Amino acid sequence: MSISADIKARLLAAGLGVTRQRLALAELLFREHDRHVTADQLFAEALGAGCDLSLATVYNNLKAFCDAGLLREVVVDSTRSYYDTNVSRHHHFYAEDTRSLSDIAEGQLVVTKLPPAPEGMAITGYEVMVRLTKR
Amino acid sequence: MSISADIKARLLAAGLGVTRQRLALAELLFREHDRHVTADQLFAEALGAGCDLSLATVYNNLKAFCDAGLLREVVVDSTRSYYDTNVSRHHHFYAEDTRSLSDIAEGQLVVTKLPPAPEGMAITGYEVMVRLTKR
DNA sequence: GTGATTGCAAATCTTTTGCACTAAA
DNA sequence: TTTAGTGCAAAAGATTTGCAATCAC
Repeated sequence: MSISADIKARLLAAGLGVTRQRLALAELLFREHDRHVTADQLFAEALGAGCDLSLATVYNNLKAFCDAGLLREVVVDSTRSYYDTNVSRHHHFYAEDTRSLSDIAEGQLVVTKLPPAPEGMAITGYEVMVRLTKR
Repeated sequence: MSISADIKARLLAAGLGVTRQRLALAELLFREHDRHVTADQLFAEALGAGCDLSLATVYNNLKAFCDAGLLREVVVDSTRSYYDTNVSRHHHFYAEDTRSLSDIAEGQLVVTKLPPAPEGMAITGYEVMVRLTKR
């Protein structure tokens, strides 16, 4: 099965139609694992790869991928959103200098004690951000 | 020493001039511990308290307080910034329903293992966000 | 007086939206 | 054909900024 066919299958399985623009974005995103992109970066990349699309379409599709569970939004910088192609639970490094995210491998970070949820609330998950600077 | 005099002293100690607007904001922020506010909320509160100032001044001062180490920015929602009056290292609950932050008390959450910093980088800190929903 | 601070309005930046148009099945 | 998806440009929100006026010391 070609990469393209594989990605088409993933889109269909997620209930998303296959369009030229969406397929191009999905190929850029899912060809590698563990990509962390902003809308802007992905837009520039798509244009660079010769795909003709609009920024609005990039935003629409990032949201569609998130809703479909193919992508996860990571909040770390109040001025922009990052999207992570690794949707399994894991934590991140954030390099403030370059404003770039990277994954922390499974088992490299351990939280042994979680607080009790406040009255009437339930914990839905937790994320750890480890901040980095150049040494 | 009055509350106001105490706060004036804190501003001066932080290298900030004491103006009517700045003092009013500082009093709203630092009267209680562990406040978590957005620029908008603080602006509304200041107006409600009868202080005449502009939203730009609120933003300018939130930034000034952060730079002076009196306040800490907490990133949890990509559409707005939260400011925390507790500048010591601690972690947060975030209730998605109400978009509100609260502190996790010291010792209630324990991270036992941190990953090694990537080559050439140094870890400057880490934060844990525990997400909540209504049960 | 003099430099820091403020207010205002305009600018910026990211993201969303309305709507007419296009393309996929 | 029919409906989902796209492009555009405009709108929306949050935040910043330039600059003249004002305030604290």
